[in-house]
Amino acid sequence: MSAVAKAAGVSVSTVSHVVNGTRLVTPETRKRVIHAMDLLGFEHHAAARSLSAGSTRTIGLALTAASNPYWSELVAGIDVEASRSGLDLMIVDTRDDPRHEARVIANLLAHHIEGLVIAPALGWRDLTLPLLREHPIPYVLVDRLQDLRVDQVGVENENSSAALVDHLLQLGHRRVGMVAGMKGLSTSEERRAGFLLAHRRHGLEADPRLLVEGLSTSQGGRLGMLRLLSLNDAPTAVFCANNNMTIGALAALRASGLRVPQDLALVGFDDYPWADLFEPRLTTVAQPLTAIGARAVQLLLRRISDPAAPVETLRMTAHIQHRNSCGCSPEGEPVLSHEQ
Amino acid sequence: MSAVAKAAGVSVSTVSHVVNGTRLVTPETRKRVIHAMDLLGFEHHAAARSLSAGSTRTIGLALTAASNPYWSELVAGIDVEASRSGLDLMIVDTRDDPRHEARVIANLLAHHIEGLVIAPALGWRDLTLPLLREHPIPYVLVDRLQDLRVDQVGVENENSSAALVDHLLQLGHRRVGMVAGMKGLSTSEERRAGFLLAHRRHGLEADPRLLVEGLSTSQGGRLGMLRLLSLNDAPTAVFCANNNMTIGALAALRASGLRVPQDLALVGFDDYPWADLFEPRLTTVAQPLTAIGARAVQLLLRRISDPAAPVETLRMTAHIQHRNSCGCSPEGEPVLSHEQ
DNA sequence: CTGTTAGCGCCTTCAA
DNA sequence: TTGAAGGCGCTAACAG
Repeated sequence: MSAVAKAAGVSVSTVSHVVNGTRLVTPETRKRVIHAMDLLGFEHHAAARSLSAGSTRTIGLALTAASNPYWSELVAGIDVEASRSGLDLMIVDTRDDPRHEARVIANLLAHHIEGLVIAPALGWRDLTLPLLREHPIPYVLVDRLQDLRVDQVGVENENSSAALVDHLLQLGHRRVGMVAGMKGLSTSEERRAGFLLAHRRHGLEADPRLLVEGLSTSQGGRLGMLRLLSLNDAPTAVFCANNNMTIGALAALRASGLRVPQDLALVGFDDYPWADLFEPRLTTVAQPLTAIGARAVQLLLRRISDPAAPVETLRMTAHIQHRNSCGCSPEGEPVLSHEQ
Repeated sequence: MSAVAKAAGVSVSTVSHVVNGTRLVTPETRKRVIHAMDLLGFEHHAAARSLSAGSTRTIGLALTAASNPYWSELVAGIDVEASRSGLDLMIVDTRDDPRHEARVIANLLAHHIEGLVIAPALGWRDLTLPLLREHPIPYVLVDRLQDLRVDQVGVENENSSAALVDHLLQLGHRRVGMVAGMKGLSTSEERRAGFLLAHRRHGLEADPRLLVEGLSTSQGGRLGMLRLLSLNDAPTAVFCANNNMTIGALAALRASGLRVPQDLALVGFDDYPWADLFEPRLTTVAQPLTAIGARAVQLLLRRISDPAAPVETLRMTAHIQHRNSCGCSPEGEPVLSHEQ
């Protein structure tokens, strides 16, 4: 930078200011500086700036498992919104393991990121939350919302689950099962609540035996579905509370030789990029992940610029992606009716 | 750090050396320093170290589109291998756009990353390659290998494509079509070569009309398949050269009311996390992506430590994930035979 | 509108 | 085995 200054016949401070646009510079000198810069191939040294200015212009993103395509859209939303604000993004994978999570986040902190978007792992409160608390770093939670006064953005789990189950009940199903997610996850609890809410709305009481544990994994979904099928009064329709479990449930159905939706209607939370090509074509709740990502960054920026701003919890509305695993035609016309 | 030094009654330089283990320190003083460190909650300022030492302990990863689940496994492989070596990973999305690619990579360079793993976008040679050339930064290419003397790791495209097409020919198919990838991509060319190779091995000549362009996209795959179906002597089996095109081809088949494998056998390059749940269950070439990621990092580390090391191009062998879209039973037993 | 200068927090040569 | 001190490249008062 001093070389540029010399070449342009100005001081380093002027160069710094044209680089950052932080104070008025005569158009003419600015031009000289810029010319000198690309003459010498000047490059901004991010670390030096960060050291000096105390700001890295980088935000972190901690995800539970990059291996779930579920995040792709979210990452895209965050990426676009961050780069729009001139922020770099540093993505880390927590492996959904609290210890690893704390480790990689400590790492992010050592990099002096200016904010953090985090999809908390189960058990994050033991290590990560304290870490975050003892550091003055703004952060916002996504996906698995917490019962805490922190900024967070997720989806309307309860209402959209209820709407999906409503649909099954309206089709005439009277024994609707649910493969629920890992206990303790807010998303699991909320979706479970939606399942129950739909029943109440129809003046029904859900049979507790039809509500099984699926651990949020595809393996859990498989076992959960098998359990439901083994009941002597098995459900005629099933709601799976996340994408992995839906996969597992489908595998179980296939192994049992049951057809969807002829033998059993199946719907799930979370949409897939290729949902149209599964057989059956799955009716799902599709989250607005891009929007969630974008809003998360916006919340983060607001928190960064105004640490005293009121805490916000955003719940985006999801929509039902209507296909035919629920027993409707692709157009949404009921094709089969299941009456007891 | 100076605070730690004072607390421990030593100089900052000693503190620095115990932090980095860069010179001998009496066990006793070391203990005092360490004690002082966690007493004061000392934290290494990465930017300062980087400024002073000129090393950031961070590598970059530039991918064409985080939105393709295809990369998940690769990222996992890279992440694990990098963290094993104490390196941080900074992931950016090039959007498969040469201009955006150059932009985000310049960004990475401004961060003074120590190395870069890149899945080059089509057209990367115009902007990115020059950028990389004028910077003394080690990098390794993954996936789309180039005809350049640079470190790179990918998969055996030609042989594995040939093996897959071999399989179709062995089943008795005599008119095998191919939906090929975007021209100019090395992966496309190699897979195309594999298709031709298989025919030669069987003493056959591939009908050029059966080799259509699919642009590497699902839309292209759809159109390519439609073109094949419109031929008056349409193929009885088709090989799609990547996951997106297979998806598109499947959509075209569904729209045309054709069943796989009964009416047409279909196989594709690239496996899917959920391939078992597509209908039909797709027979594919599955790349060892985790291993590719790990090897890429190893290559990068070697290049970093020894800039003069011989350039390497690694081709990992893929395996055929045998399901039933090829017209075999799940166990691999031919169930149908297509003879002209 | 522009220049001077004191650090940011750490590493590392040089000297003891 | 340890200290002292200069400097990495840049920013941001402060002064002109």
